[in-house]
Amino acid sequence: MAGGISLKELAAELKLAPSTVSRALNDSYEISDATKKRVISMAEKLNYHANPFARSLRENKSKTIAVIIPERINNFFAQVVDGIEEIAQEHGYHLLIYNTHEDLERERKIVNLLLNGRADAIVMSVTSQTSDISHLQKLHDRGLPIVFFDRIRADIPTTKFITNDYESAFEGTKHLIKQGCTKIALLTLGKDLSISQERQRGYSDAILSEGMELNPALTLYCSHEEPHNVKLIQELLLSSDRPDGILSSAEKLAFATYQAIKRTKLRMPSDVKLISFANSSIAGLLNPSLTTITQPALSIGNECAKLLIKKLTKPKHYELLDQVITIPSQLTIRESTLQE
Amino acid sequence: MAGGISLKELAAELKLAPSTVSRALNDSYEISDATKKRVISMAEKLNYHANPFARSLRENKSKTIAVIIPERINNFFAQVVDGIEEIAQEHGYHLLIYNTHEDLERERKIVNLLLNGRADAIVMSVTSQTSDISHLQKLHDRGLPIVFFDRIRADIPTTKFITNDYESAFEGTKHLIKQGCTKIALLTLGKDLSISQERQRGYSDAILSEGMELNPALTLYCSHEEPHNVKLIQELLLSSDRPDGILSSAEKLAFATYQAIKRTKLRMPSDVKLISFANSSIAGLLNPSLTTITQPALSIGNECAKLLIKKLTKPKHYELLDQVITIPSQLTIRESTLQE
DNA sequence: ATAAAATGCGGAATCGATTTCGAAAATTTT
DNA sequence: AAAATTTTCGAAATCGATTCCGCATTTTAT
Repeated sequence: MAGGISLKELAAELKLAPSTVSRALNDSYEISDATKKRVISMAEKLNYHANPFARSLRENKSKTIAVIIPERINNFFAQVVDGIEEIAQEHGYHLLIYNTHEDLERERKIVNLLLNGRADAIVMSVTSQTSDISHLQKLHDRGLPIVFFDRIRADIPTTKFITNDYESAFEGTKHLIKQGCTKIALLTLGKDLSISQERQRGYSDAILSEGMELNPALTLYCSHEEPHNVKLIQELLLSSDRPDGILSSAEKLAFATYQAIKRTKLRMPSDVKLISFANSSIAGLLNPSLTTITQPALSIGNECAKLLIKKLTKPKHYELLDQVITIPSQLTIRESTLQE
Repeated sequence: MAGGISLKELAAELKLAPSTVSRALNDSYEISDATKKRVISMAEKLNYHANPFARSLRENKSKTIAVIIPERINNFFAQVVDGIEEIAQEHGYHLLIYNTHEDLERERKIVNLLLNGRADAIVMSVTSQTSDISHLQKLHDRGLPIVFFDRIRADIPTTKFITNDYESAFEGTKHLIKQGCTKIALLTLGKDLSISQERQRGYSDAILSEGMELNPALTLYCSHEEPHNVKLIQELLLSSDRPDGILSSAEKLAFATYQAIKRTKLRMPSDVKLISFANSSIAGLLNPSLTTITQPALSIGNECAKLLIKKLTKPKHYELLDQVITIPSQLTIRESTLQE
């Protein structure tokens, strides 16, 4: 607005045509080295910066990737975004970031906002409420490259990045069993969520594979409100179905469990053992320290960005195939599942 | 790219001039209700979406605010961004978010990227290394509205939002003294940082006001590497200057302190009491639970965005005055400073 | 030395939406 | 019924950078 001269003004100053200046700045072979140097030095002197919107309009691309996440105050999502940004920055891409706050209505609005081409591509993880996907379908139909991660939707034919939710839950549950647990509870979020289903399947299969019984009362469908979850977990811990092991499928549910346990007279890990999907570095600081399944958040972000940028820069050579790419999580055993 | 028709095509379909269609869609008084309805319904039918770059080019504004933070995996900054986004969304603004990773060189690059007008305004918190500010000066000179929060630079004449760092540190230190501490350490980050200086001043004044002595060995300048900080704190705890109270000016330094204490034979709070600036909800979960000074992150974000949007929409009526606006933090006493 | 090709640059159209200027058409006023 | 408005809309310029097309001038080939 205030500062900033245009290409035309720069050209006038140099007594050259705008087309020549443009080519010089873009290092075109049609321009002699002498004038290139002259143009570049004058551009620096006058502090010229190309208007990104004129360029976007002309080239029909914005050098911008939109990222849609359901929560910002969440180590996993924050790390994924860091991973995306790392690659994006290397390639001169900017990041528009949107938080849906786990609200489907907000997700719809944001997605509709992106229908106009403001971003060249989208990386997203859906809300735990997302059942109807017409808004996502519309995005995909429009030809906008989109990849999903973690919370994916199988019904949109594109590439998705996840961790090995099934195996991790399976392994985590097995670990609890090996530590002597016989009544294992599962804390989960939305039923419609891809990852919830996978983790639940892993949990169930592990229990069945050991010849143990599945007790539906031991699966807790939690919400996004901390106090409510704490109460729910507390009730479970005081019920006749009291579990001696808990597999939590989200970091915040593990925190709620610490709270709930604190309110009962139970001791961790002697009375109840806990393992959780988690990405926070404080897992080791909790008392007892928390056994975790850590998702490869940074890598997931990296891969999402790499794939999209390939697709954007060489659209002929790369397709967003309808496939799910899995990057394994890591199990870190700490005190919360220690056998005493 | 693929989908999407232009205004001209929409106009042709309607057998109207592009100008008319534009006005109809923008609800101009010059267009009859009848044609407005006709245009709008056809626009919906054909799924028309205005090209944001054409509009930005013409109107010389992007409806975008850039946010620059030094860390993404940090509850304080994440909350501030949530606060900014809340207001921005209400007004149809988009957020370009950049993480400098506490790296001055990266900060410079990002700031230079914004020199071309891609964003209408900037909200930022500088890195702990930022001493030279010529890059920020350039931004400001260019007339780009910019506000700082938390980590501010007094030498750029614009509005800054902070919390009452001096008073909070003063009060926090007083609290430790009241709990019986006689040798209080301060954990701090960059020396050049505005907030560090304020907090240090509050810490010092509190100690002096009680007639106690300041011991320079009790001020620890920490880095951004967790292991290094843990080692540093551990050494302090084992030295002859062993403190019985610690004021930490960042959440992660508090976590490092928990680690360090765990490695010594010391007990918290009996041997050492700890109070920290922190915004994470897990403070209450730690063992012992952590006494915190919580910054009003969401409000800070809200206010930054409100002010900028006022400035952007009514530039004549609002100026970004060279002033510092303070929003108070809140002290929450927990077990880590309990007297036994 | 003349034809052919390559080099270096300018003119003008283009991307898509907004807006100024102006002109019909419809309405109201006298 | 003629004049003055008001309503409603169209033509064309504009924002700034890119690029197709064209035209000199210089270099290379024959």
